[in-house]
Amino acid sequence: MNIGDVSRRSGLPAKTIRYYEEIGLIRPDRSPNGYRSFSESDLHRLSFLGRARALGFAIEDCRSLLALYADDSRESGQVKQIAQDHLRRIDEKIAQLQSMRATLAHLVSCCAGDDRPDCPILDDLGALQAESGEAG
Amino acid sequence: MNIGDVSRRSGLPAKTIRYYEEIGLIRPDRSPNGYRSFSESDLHRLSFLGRARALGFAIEDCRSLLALYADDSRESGQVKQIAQDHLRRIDEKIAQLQSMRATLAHLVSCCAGDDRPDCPILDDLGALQAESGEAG
DNA sequence: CCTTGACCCTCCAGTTACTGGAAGGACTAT
DNA sequence: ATAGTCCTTCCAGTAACTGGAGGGTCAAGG
Repeated sequence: MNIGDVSRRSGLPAKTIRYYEEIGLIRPDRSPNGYRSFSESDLHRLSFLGRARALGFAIEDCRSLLALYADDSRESGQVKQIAQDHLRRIDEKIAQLQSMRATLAHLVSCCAGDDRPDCPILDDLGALQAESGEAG
Repeated sequence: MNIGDVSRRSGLPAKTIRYYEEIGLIRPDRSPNGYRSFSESDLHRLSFLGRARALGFAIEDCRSLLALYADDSRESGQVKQIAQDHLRRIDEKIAQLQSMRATLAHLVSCCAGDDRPDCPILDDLGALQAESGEAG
């Protein structure tokens, strides 16, 4: 298969596939004409990568997961560890975004959003910091 | 004030403050010795930036917000528009993360996480795609 | 044989918002 | 003079691609 074929079948852009080769996630053969020549197994790896990335795993996590996937003597505990760490990071990100969201939604709801200059959003952003703590 | 002072008072790293100057968000004076010399107004802008960034606004949004903040004839509608767009992007991100989270949490809960190789997480990532669509 | 068009190649630059570090000048205290 | 802290600029790196230039390859049609 040429790169266009695996691109269509994996759903990954050709650019991304070349990038994955560059960083060593896949090692497709080469045809005599210099084109990359992908096997079903390469395609399988790419699909794996596509899914792992869709779940938000970092590239380096994907590398580890691929290695574990290929390792018949792996311990599922190692996989679970990676997934749980990632889950925790996702939870942190969600919490942070929800906190932003709450503040922002409040500010938005306070703003008339008309043609007058008064704006609680800017007021809040520009408010002087309350400096807590006495002389040092 | 030198950069160390505004760094402490704004909570922004000195590196970040230099970066903000480089991209034109602030224009501190210079002392004869070449040091940046920050006014209270510079500090105010930096605090504004720190808050806006903490709410997740992109740098270019911050630039627009600062301009509106300085513009007495602004319309609050412009500010609200920026904030609402940002809110929508945050909501999209949260939704995406929650979707990832759901899938991932399910997979994690299915994985024994012991010393045996069987792993539903890897099984899922490596599962063959169901190809929908007939011959072409 | 030539052309057209789709496909492929490599290499370089840009994205976002910083962050780290090297190399060196300035200022303060002793 | 010296040590230590602060400041300067400049360069490189981060994460994971993405866009584009410049050019080779291949299959179909005339």
